[in-house]
Amino acid sequence: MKRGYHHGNLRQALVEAALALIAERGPQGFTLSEAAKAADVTPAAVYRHFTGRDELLAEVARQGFDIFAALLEFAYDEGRPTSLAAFEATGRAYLAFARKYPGHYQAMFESGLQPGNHPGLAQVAAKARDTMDRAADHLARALPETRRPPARMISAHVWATSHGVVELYLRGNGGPQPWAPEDILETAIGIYLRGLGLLSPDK
Amino acid sequence: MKRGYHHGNLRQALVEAALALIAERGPQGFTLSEAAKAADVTPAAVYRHFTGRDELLAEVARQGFDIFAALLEFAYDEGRPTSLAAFEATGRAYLAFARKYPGHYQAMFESGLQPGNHPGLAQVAAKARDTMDRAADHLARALPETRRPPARMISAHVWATSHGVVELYLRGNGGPQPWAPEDILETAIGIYLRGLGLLSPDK
DNA sequence: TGTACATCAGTGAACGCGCGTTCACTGATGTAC
DNA sequence: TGTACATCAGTGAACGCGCGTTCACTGATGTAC
Repeated sequence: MKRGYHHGNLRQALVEAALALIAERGPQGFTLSEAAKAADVTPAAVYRHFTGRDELLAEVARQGFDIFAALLEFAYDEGRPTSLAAFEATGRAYLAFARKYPGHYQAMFESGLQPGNHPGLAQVAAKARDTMDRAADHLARALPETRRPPARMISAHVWATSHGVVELYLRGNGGPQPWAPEDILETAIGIYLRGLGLLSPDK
Repeated sequence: MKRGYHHGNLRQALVEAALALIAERGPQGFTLSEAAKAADVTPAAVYRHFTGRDELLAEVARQGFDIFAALLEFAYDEGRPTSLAAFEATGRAYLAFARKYPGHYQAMFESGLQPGNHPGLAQVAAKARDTMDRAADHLARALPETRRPPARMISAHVWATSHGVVELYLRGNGGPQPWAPEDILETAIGIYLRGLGLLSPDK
Protein backbone atom coordinates (compact mmCIF):
# COMPACT_ATOMS: atom_id res chain seq x y z
CA MET A 1 0.00 0.00 0.00
CA LYS A 2 1.47 3.28 -1.10
CA ARG A 3 1.06 6.56 0.57
CA GLY A 4 2.58 9.98 0.32
CA TYR A 5 4.13 12.15 2.92
CA HIS A 6 0.96 12.15 4.97
CA HIS A 7 -0.38 8.92 6.22
CA GLY A 8 -4.08 9.58 6.41
CA ASN A 9 -4.96 7.80 9.61
CA LEU A 10 -1.72 7.23 11.43
CA ARG A 11 -3.26 7.32 14.87
CA GLN A 12 -5.39 4.25 14.31
CA ALA A 13 -2.68 2.58 12.25
CA LEU A 14 -0.36 2.85 15.25
CA VAL A 15 -2.98 1.36 17.52
CA GLU A 16 -3.37 -1.58 15.17
CA ALA A 17 0.36 -2.05 14.80
CA ALA A 18 0.68 -2.10 18.59
CA LEU A 19 -2.15 -4.60 18.78
CA ALA A 20 -0.45 -6.96 16.36
CA LEU A 21 2.84 -6.71 18.21
CA ILE A 22 1.22 -7.42 21.56
CA ALA A 23 -0.80 -10.34 20.24
CA GLU A 24 2.32 -11.85 18.72
CA ARG A 25 4.94 -11.27 21.39
CA GLY A 26 3.13 -10.32 24.54
CA PRO A 27 2.81 -6.95 26.21
CA GLN A 28 6.55 -6.89 26.87
CA GLY A 29 7.23 -7.18 23.17
CA PHE A 30 5.54 -3.90 22.42
CA THR A 31 7.77 -0.90 21.87
CA LEU A 32 6.93 2.49 20.49
CA SER A 33 9.74 2.19 17.96
CA GLU A 34 8.56 -1.10 16.55
CA ALA A 35 4.95 0.01 16.37
CA ALA A 36 6.12 3.05 14.38
CA LYS A 37 8.17 0.84 12.11
CA ALA A 38 5.24 -1.50 11.53
CA ALA A 39 3.12 1.51 10.58
CA ASP A 40 5.88 2.52 8.18
CA VAL A 41 6.70 5.69 9.95
CA THR A 42 9.49 7.30 12.00
CA PRO A 43 9.28 6.90 15.81
CA ALA A 44 9.09 10.67 16.14
CA ALA A 45 5.86 10.70 14.14
CA VAL A 46 4.12 8.94 17.00
CA TYR A 47 4.40 12.09 19.05
CA ARG A 48 2.03 13.91 16.69
CA HIS A 49 -0.75 11.65 17.97
CA PHE A 50 0.21 10.51 21.45
CA THR A 51 2.12 12.12 24.28
CA GLY A 52 4.33 9.04 24.40
CA ARG A 53 4.60 5.33 24.65
CA ASP A 54 2.25 4.97 27.60
CA GLU A 55 -0.57 6.90 26.03
CA LEU A 56 -0.46 4.74 22.92
CA LEU A 57 -0.65 1.63 25.05
CA ALA A 58 -3.49 3.11 27.07
CA GLU A 59 -5.43 3.85 23.89
CA VAL A 60 -5.08 0.22 22.86
CA ALA A 61 -6.46 -0.83 26.22
CA ARG A 62 -9.23 1.75 26.02
CA GLN A 63 -10.43 0.45 22.69
CA GLY A 64 -10.27 -3.03 24.19
CA PHE A 65 -12.54 -2.09 27.07
CA ASP A 66 -14.87 -0.47 24.57
CA ILE A 67 -15.21 -3.67 22.58
CA PHE A 68 -15.39 -5.70 25.77
CA ALA A 69 -18.19 -3.58 27.21
CA ALA A 70 -20.12 -3.81 23.95
CA LEU A 71 -19.74 -7.59 23.83
CA LEU A 72 -20.94 -7.95 27.41
CA GLU A 73 -23.87 -5.69 26.75
CA PHE A 74 -24.76 -7.69 23.65
CA ALA A 75 -24.48 -10.96 25.57
CA TYR A 76 -26.59 -9.66 28.42
CA ASP A 77 -29.22 -8.36 26.00
CA GLU A 78 -31.20 -6.75 28.77
CA GLY A 79 -31.74 -10.06 30.47
CA ARG A 80 -33.27 -11.90 27.55
CA PRO A 81 -34.41 -14.58 27.15
CA THR A 82 -34.10 -15.22 30.90
CA SER A 83 -31.97 -13.61 33.56
CA LEU A 84 -30.20 -16.95 33.96
CA ALA A 85 -29.37 -17.41 30.29
CA ALA A 86 -28.28 -13.79 30.02
CA PHE A 87 -25.98 -14.17 33.00
CA GLU A 88 -24.39 -17.30 31.61
CA ALA A 89 -23.90 -15.54 28.31
CA THR A 90 -21.90 -12.76 29.92
CA GLY A 91 -19.53 -15.31 31.44
CA ARG A 92 -19.00 -16.90 28.06
CA ALA A 93 -18.51 -13.47 26.52
CA TYR A 94 -15.54 -12.82 28.81
CA LEU A 95 -13.72 -15.87 27.54
CA ALA A 96 -14.76 -15.29 23.94
CA PHE A 97 -13.37 -11.77 24.12
CA ALA A 98 -10.03 -12.96 25.44
CA ARG A 99 -9.81 -15.53 22.69
CA LYS A 100 -10.83 -13.27 19.85
CA TYR A 101 -8.99 -10.11 20.88
CA PRO A 102 -5.76 -11.32 22.49
CA GLY A 103 -3.90 -8.07 21.81
CA HIS A 104 -6.58 -5.98 23.45
CA TYR A 105 -6.91 -8.42 26.30
CA GLN A 106 -3.22 -8.35 27.11
CA ALA A 107 -3.04 -4.58 26.88
CA MET A 108 -5.95 -4.39 29.31
CA PHE A 109 -4.90 -6.99 31.85
CA GLU A 110 -1.27 -7.92 31.42
CA SER A 111 0.55 -4.80 30.33
CA GLY A 112 1.12 -3.35 33.77
CA LEU A 113 -0.84 -0.24 32.86
CA GLN A 114 -2.19 1.79 35.77
CA PRO A 115 -5.82 2.71 35.07
CA GLY A 116 -5.48 5.47 37.63
CA ASN A 117 -3.07 7.31 35.34
CA HIS A 118 -5.49 7.24 32.44
CA PRO A 119 -8.91 8.60 33.42
CA GLY A 120 -10.65 7.61 30.19
CA LEU A 121 -9.49 4.08 30.71
CA ALA A 122 -10.94 3.71 34.18
CA GLN A 123 -14.21 5.11 32.94
CA VAL A 124 -14.74 2.65 30.11
CA ALA A 125 -13.56 -0.22 32.33
CA ALA A 126 -16.23 0.75 34.84
CA LYS A 127 -18.81 0.61 32.08
CA ALA A 128 -17.91 -3.01 31.37
CA ARG A 129 -18.14 -3.90 35.01
CA ASP A 130 -21.47 -2.19 35.30
CA THR A 131 -22.95 -4.54 32.71
CA MET A 132 -21.80 -7.52 34.73
CA ASP A 133 -23.26 -5.99 37.86
CA ARG A 134 -26.62 -5.49 36.18
CA ALA A 135 -26.65 -9.06 34.94
CA ALA A 136 -25.90 -10.29 38.46
CA ASP A 137 -28.49 -8.01 39.98
CA HIS A 138 -31.15 -9.19 37.59
CA LEU A 139 -30.24 -12.76 38.38
CA ALA A 140 -30.21 -12.26 42.13
CA ARG A 141 -33.82 -11.11 42.13
CA ALA A 142 -34.86 -14.66 41.37
CA LEU A 143 -33.51 -15.67 44.79
CA PRO A 144 -35.35 -15.49 48.09
CA GLU A 145 -34.07 -12.44 49.89
CA THR A 146 -32.88 -14.36 52.90
CA ARG A 147 -30.28 -16.30 50.99
CA ARG A 148 -29.31 -13.81 48.35
CA PRO A 149 -25.70 -12.65 48.24
CA PRO A 150 -25.13 -9.04 47.15
CA ALA A 151 -25.25 -8.77 43.36
CA ARG A 152 -21.78 -7.27 43.20
CA MET A 153 -20.47 -10.25 45.10
CA ILE A 154 -21.96 -12.56 42.52
CA SER A 155 -20.47 -10.59 39.66
CA ALA A 156 -17.11 -10.54 41.44
CA HIS A 157 -17.24 -14.33 41.63
CA VAL A 158 -17.92 -14.68 37.94
CA TRP A 159 -15.29 -12.14 36.93
CA ALA A 160 -12.74 -13.90 39.06
CA THR A 161 -13.53 -17.34 37.72
CA SER A 162 -13.64 -16.15 34.12
CA HIS A 163 -10.41 -14.24 34.53
CA GLY A 164 -8.70 -17.17 36.19
CA VAL A 165 -9.77 -19.58 33.45
CA VAL A 166 -8.46 -17.21 30.80
CA GLU A 167 -5.12 -16.64 32.51
CA LEU A 168 -4.47 -20.23 33.47
CA TYR A 169 -6.06 -22.28 30.74
CA LEU A 170 -6.39 -20.05 27.70
CA ARG A 171 -3.21 -18.01 28.00
CA GLY A 172 -1.48 -21.02 29.41
CA ASN A 173 0.15 -20.26 32.74
CA GLY A 174 -1.41 -23.25 34.45
CA GLY A 175 -0.03 -26.08 32.40
CA PRO A 176 -1.92 -28.18 29.90
CA GLN A 177 -5.41 -29.32 30.73
CA PRO A 178 -7.52 -32.10 29.25
CA TRP A 179 -10.46 -29.73 28.68
CA ALA A 180 -11.04 -26.65 26.61
CA PRO A 181 -11.15 -23.42 28.63
CA GLU A 182 -14.75 -22.99 27.51
CA ASP A 183 -15.71 -26.31 29.11
CA ILE A 184 -13.90 -25.53 32.34
CA LEU A 185 -15.66 -22.19 32.64
CA GLU A 186 -19.05 -23.58 31.65
CA THR A 187 -18.99 -26.34 34.26
CA ALA A 188 -17.61 -24.04 36.95
CA ILE A 189 -20.43 -21.58 36.44
CA GLY A 190 -22.98 -24.37 36.21
CA ILE A 191 -21.97 -25.74 39.60
CA TYR A 192 -21.86 -22.23 41.03
CA LEU A 193 -25.37 -21.46 39.84
CA ARG A 194 -26.62 -24.70 41.33
CA GLY A 195 -25.02 -23.59 44.57
CA LEU A 196 -26.98 -20.37 44.39
CA GLY A 197 -30.14 -22.43 44.02
CA LEU A 198 -30.77 -21.30 40.46
CA LEU A 199 -30.25 -24.61 38.73
CA SER A 200 -31.83 -27.87 39.73
CA PRO A 201 -29.54 -30.34 41.49
CA ASP A 202 -29.80 -32.92 38.72
CA LYS A 203 -27.31 -32.51 35.94
CA MET B 1 26.99 -6.06 57.26
CA LYS B 2 30.58 -6.17 56.24
CA ARG B 3 32.15 -8.71 54.01
CA GLY B 4 35.42 -9.20 52.28
CA TYR B 5 36.19 -10.00 48.72
CA HIS B 6 34.10 -13.12 48.86
CA HIS B 7 30.46 -12.84 49.64
CA GLY B 8 29.70 -16.13 51.29
CA ASN B 9 26.30 -16.88 49.86
CA LEU B 10 25.90 -14.64 46.89
CA ARG B 11 23.60 -16.98 45.02
CA GLN B 12 20.85 -16.79 47.61
CA ALA B 13 21.53 -13.11 48.27
CA LEU B 14 20.84 -12.42 44.60
CA VAL B 15 17.60 -14.38 44.74
CA GLU B 16 16.49 -12.33 47.71
CA ALA B 17 17.49 -9.06 46.12
CA ALA B 18 15.48 -10.00 43.04
CA LEU B 19 12.55 -10.90 45.24
CA ALA B 20 12.59 -7.53 46.95
CA LEU B 21 12.80 -5.70 43.63
CA ILE B 22 9.91 -7.65 42.15
CA ALA B 23 7.73 -7.21 45.22
CA GLU B 24 8.39 -3.50 45.16
CA ARG B 25 8.20 -2.62 41.48
CA GLY B 26 6.63 -5.56 39.74
CA PRO B 27 8.23 -8.17 37.54
CA GLN B 28 9.11 -5.52 34.96
CA GLY B 29 11.11 -3.65 37.56
CA PHE B 30 13.53 -6.48 38.01
CA THR B 31 16.86 -6.20 36.24
CA LEU B 32 19.98 -8.24 36.68
CA SER B 33 22.01 -5.08 37.20
CA GLU B 34 19.85 -3.78 40.00
CA ALA B 35 19.68 -7.12 41.73
CA ALA B 36 23.48 -7.21 41.66
CA LYS B 37 23.65 -3.69 43.02
CA ALA B 38 21.24 -4.52 45.82
CA ALA B 39 23.43 -7.49 46.74
CA ASP B 40 26.39 -5.09 46.78
CA VAL B 41 28.16 -6.77 43.94
CA THR B 42 29.15 -6.13 40.32
CA PRO B 43 26.71 -7.29 37.60
CA ALA B 44 29.39 -9.59 36.23
CA ALA B 45 29.50 -11.47 39.53
CA VAL B 46 26.02 -12.78 38.83
CA TYR B 47 27.45 -14.94 36.07
CA ARG B 48 29.41 -17.00 38.59
CA HIS B 49 26.08 -18.35 39.87
CA PHE B 50 23.60 -18.12 37.02
CA THR B 51 23.89 -18.41 33.27
CA GLY B 52 22.13 -15.08 32.96
CA ARG B 53 19.19 -12.93 33.82
CA ASP B 54 16.56 -15.51 32.91
CA GLU B 55 18.01 -18.24 35.05
CA LEU B 56 18.07 -15.98 38.08
CA LEU B 57 14.43 -15.12 37.55
CA ALA B 58 13.59 -18.79 37.06
CA GLU B 59 15.29 -19.67 40.34
CA VAL B 60 13.14 -17.11 42.14
CA ALA B 61 10.05 -18.69 40.61
CA ARG B 62 11.29 -22.17 41.45
CA GLN B 63 11.73 -21.32 45.10
CA GLY B 64 8.25 -19.80 44.97
CA PHE B 65 6.70 -23.00 43.68
CA ASP B 66 8.58 -24.87 46.38
CA ILE B 67 7.09 -22.76 49.13
CA PHE B 68 3.71 -22.83 47.43
CA ALA B 69 3.69 -26.61 47.15
CA ALA B 70 4.69 -26.92 50.79
CA LEU B 71 1.95 -24.53 51.90
CA LEU B 72 -0.67 -26.42 49.92
CA GLU B 73 0.54 -29.70 51.32
CA PHE B 74 0.41 -28.30 54.83
CA ALA B 75 -3.09 -26.93 54.27
CA TYR B 76 -4.32 -30.19 52.80
CA ASP B 77 -2.83 -32.15 55.69
CA GLU B 78 -3.71 -35.48 54.12
CA GLY B 79 -7.37 -34.62 54.16
CA ARG B 80 -7.67 -33.85 57.85
CA PRO B 81 -9.87 -33.17 59.66
CA THR B 82 -12.34 -33.77 56.83
CA SER B 83 -11.90 -33.85 53.09
CA LEU B 84 -14.15 -30.83 52.88
CA ALA B 85 -12.22 -28.75 55.40
CA ALA B 86 -8.93 -29.78 53.83
CA PHE B 87 -10.15 -28.77 50.40
CA GLU B 88 -11.31 -25.38 51.60
CA ALA B 89 -7.97 -24.88 53.32
CA THR B 90 -6.07 -25.36 50.07
CA GLY B 91 -8.14 -22.63 48.42
CA ARG B 92 -7.35 -20.28 51.26
CA ALA B 93 -3.69 -21.25 51.05
CA TYR B 94 -3.52 -20.05 47.46
CA LEU B 95 -4.61 -16.58 48.42
CA ALA B 96 -2.51 -16.53 51.58
CA PHE B 97 0.56 -17.42 49.55
CA ALA B 98 -0.04 -14.61 47.07
CA ARG B 99 -0.45 -12.16 49.92
CA LYS B 100 2.52 -13.27 51.94
CA TYR B 101 5.00 -13.88 49.11
CA PRO B 102 4.19 -11.26 46.51
CA GLY B 103 7.65 -11.35 44.95
CA HIS B 104 7.55 -15.09 44.49
CA TYR B 105 4.00 -14.94 43.26
CA GLN B 106 4.76 -12.38 40.59
CA ALA B 107 7.87 -14.22 39.45
CA MET B 108 5.78 -17.35 39.10
CA PHE B 109 2.70 -15.95 37.40
CA GLU B 110 3.36 -12.49 36.04
CA SER B 111 6.95 -12.41 34.88
CA GLY B 112 6.35 -13.85 31.44
CA LEU B 113 8.66 -16.77 32.20
CA GLN B 114 8.19 -19.85 30.03
CA PRO B 115 8.17 -22.95 32.27
CA GLY B 116 9.01 -24.99 29.22
CA ASN B 117 12.45 -23.40 29.05
CA HIS B 118 13.22 -24.31 32.66
CA PRO B 119 12.66 -28.00 33.33
CA GLY B 120 13.11 -27.78 37.09
CA LEU B 121 10.45 -25.12 37.19
CA ALA B 122 7.79 -27.16 35.43
CA GLN B 123 8.55 -30.07 37.73
CA VAL B 124 8.02 -28.25 40.99
CA ALA B 125 4.95 -26.48 39.57
CA ALA B 126 3.48 -29.89 38.79
CA LYS B 127 4.07 -30.91 42.37
CA ALA B 128 1.95 -28.03 43.61
CA ARG B 129 -0.81 -28.91 41.21
CA ASP B 130 -0.68 -32.49 42.27
CA THR B 131 -1.54 -31.54 45.83
CA MET B 132 -4.61 -29.67 44.62
CA ASP B 133 -5.60 -32.66 42.51
CA ARG B 134 -5.35 -34.99 45.47
CA ALA B 135 -7.44 -32.67 47.61
CA ALA B 136 -10.08 -32.54 44.89
CA ASP B 137 -9.98 -36.28 44.41
CA HIS B 138 -10.41 -36.94 48.09
CA LEU B 139 -13.32 -34.55 48.14
CA ALA B 140 -14.99 -36.01 45.08
CA ARG B 141 -15.24 -39.43 46.67
CA ALA B 142 -17.90 -38.06 48.98
CA LEU B 143 -20.13 -37.57 45.95
CA PRO B 144 -22.38 -40.17 44.36
CA GLU B 145 -20.60 -41.42 41.29
CA THR B 146 -23.37 -40.43 38.92
CA ARG B 147 -23.01 -36.75 39.60
CA ARG B 148 -19.31 -36.49 40.29
CA PRO B 149 -17.24 -34.26 38.02
CA PRO B 150 -13.66 -35.41 37.37
CA ALA B 151 -11.39 -34.45 40.26
CA ARG B 152 -9.06 -32.52 38.00
CA MET B 153 -11.99 -30.53 36.78
CA ILE B 154 -12.84 -29.57 40.34
CA SER B 155 -9.28 -28.55 41.10
CA ALA B 156 -9.16 -26.57 37.83
CA HIS B 157 -12.24 -24.67 39.00
CA VAL B 158 -10.70 -23.81 42.33
CA TRP B 159 -7.33 -22.84 40.85
CA ALA B 160 -9.08 -20.58 38.38
CA THR B 161 -11.27 -18.90 40.96
CA SER B 162 -8.39 -18.46 43.40
CA HIS B 163 -6.12 -17.14 40.70
CA GLY B 164 -8.78 -14.75 39.43
CA VAL B 165 -9.47 -13.39 42.90
CA VAL B 166 -5.76 -12.79 43.46
CA GLU B 167 -5.21 -11.09 40.12
CA LEU B 168 -8.32 -8.94 40.20
CA TYR B 169 -8.90 -8.15 43.84
CA LEU B 170 -5.60 -8.65 45.63
CA ARG B 171 -3.20 -7.40 43.01
CA GLY B 172 -5.77 -4.89 41.95
CA ASN B 173 -6.49 -5.10 38.23
CA GLY B 174 -10.23 -5.23 38.73
CA GLY B 175 -10.88 -1.97 40.48
CA PRO B 176 -11.72 -1.48 44.14
CA GLN B 177 -14.16 -3.82 45.79
CA PRO B 178 -16.15 -3.48 49.00
CA TRP B 179 -14.93 -6.86 50.27
CA ALA B 180 -11.58 -8.32 51.17
CA PRO B 181 -10.23 -10.81 48.63
CA GLU B 182 -10.43 -13.47 51.32
CA ASP B 183 -14.17 -12.93 51.69
CA ILE B 184 -14.78 -12.99 47.96
CA LEU B 185 -12.92 -16.27 47.61
CA GLU B 186 -14.51 -17.81 50.68
CA THR B 187 -18.04 -17.12 49.54
CA ALA B 188 -17.32 -18.17 45.96
CA ILE B 189 -16.01 -21.52 47.11
CA GLY B 190 -18.84 -21.93 49.59
CA ILE B 191 -21.44 -21.47 46.87
CA TYR B 192 -19.49 -23.76 44.55
CA LEU B 193 -19.34 -26.53 47.15
CA ARG B 194 -23.05 -26.21 47.73
CA GLY B 195 -23.48 -26.62 43.99
CA LEU B 196 -21.51 -29.83 44.18
CA GLY B 197 -23.86 -31.03 46.86
CA LEU B 198 -21.25 -30.97 49.60
CA LEU B 199 -22.69 -28.21 51.70
CA SER B 200 -26.26 -27.98 52.85
CA PRO B 201 -28.39 -25.38 51.03
CA ASP B 202 -28.95 -23.32 54.18
CA LYS B 203 -26.32 -20.72 54.82
C1' DT C 1 52.94 -25.10 62.19
C1' DG C 2 54.49 -22.64 57.98
C1' DT C 3 54.75 -21.95 53.15
C1' DA C 4 53.67 -22.59 47.96
C1' DC C 5 50.26 -22.88 45.11
C1' DA C 6 45.79 -24.09 42.74
C1' DT C 7 41.20 -22.70 42.76
C1' DC C 8 37.72 -19.73 41.87
C1' DA C 9 34.54 -15.82 43.41
C1' DG C 10 34.35 -11.21 42.48
C1' DT C 11 36.27 -6.77 39.94
C1' DG C 12 36.24 -3.07 36.62
C1' DA C 13 36.17 -1.57 32.21
C1' DA C 14 34.16 -2.03 27.97
C1' DC C 15 30.86 -3.56 24.30
C1' DG C 16 26.78 -3.14 21.32
C1' DC C 17 22.00 -2.55 21.47
C1' DG C 18 17.48 -0.77 21.37
C1' DC C 19 14.84 2.08 23.90
C1' DG C 20 11.94 6.63 24.50
C1' DT C 21 12.30 11.21 23.52
C1' DT C 22 13.85 16.03 21.45
C1' DC C 23 14.57 19.13 17.84
C1' DA C 24 15.03 21.84 13.78
C1' DC C 25 13.49 20.79 9.45
C1' DT C 26 10.54 19.85 5.16
C1' DG C 27 7.04 18.73 2.20
C1' DA C 28 1.98 18.00 1.44
C1' DT C 29 -2.58 19.81 2.10
C1' DG C 30 -6.19 22.91 1.90
C1' DT C 31 -7.96 27.56 2.24
C1' DA C 32 -8.29 32.77 1.32
C1' DC C 33 -8.22 35.91 -2.07
C1' DT D 1 -9.39 29.00 -11.96
C1' DG D 2 -4.82 30.28 -10.22
C1' DT D 3 -1.66 31.62 -6.73
C1' DA D 4 0.24 32.77 -1.92
C1' DC D 5 0.46 31.18 2.23
C1' DA D 6 -0.63 29.08 6.86
C1' DT D 7 -0.97 24.76 8.90
C1' DC D 8 0.74 20.76 10.53
C1' DA D 9 1.97 15.68 9.79
C1' DG D 10 6.02 13.36 9.13
C1' DT D 11 11.44 13.29 8.61
C1' DG D 12 16.11 12.35 10.02
C1' DA D 13 19.63 12.91 13.00
C1' DA D 14 20.95 12.97 17.50
C1' DC D 15 20.74 12.42 22.67
C1' DG D 16 21.38 9.98 27.02
C1' DC D 17 20.26 5.89 29.32
C1' DG D 18 20.29 1.41 31.29
C1' DC D 19 20.30 -2.96 29.86
C1' DG D 20 22.61 -7.88 29.51
C1' DT D 21 26.83 -9.76 28.59
C1' DT D 22 32.19 -10.45 27.78
C1' DC D 23 36.79 -10.44 29.19
C1' DA D 24 41.25 -10.22 31.22
C1' DC D 25 42.30 -9.45 35.75
C1' DT D 26 43.00 -9.84 40.99
C1' DG D 27 42.64 -11.04 45.54
C1' DA D 28 40.89 -14.36 49.12
C1' DT D 29 40.51 -19.12 50.48
C1' DG D 30 41.89 -23.55 51.58
C1' DT D 31 44.76 -27.55 50.76
C1' DA D 32 49.21 -30.32 49.96
C1' DC D 33 53.48 -30.89 51.59
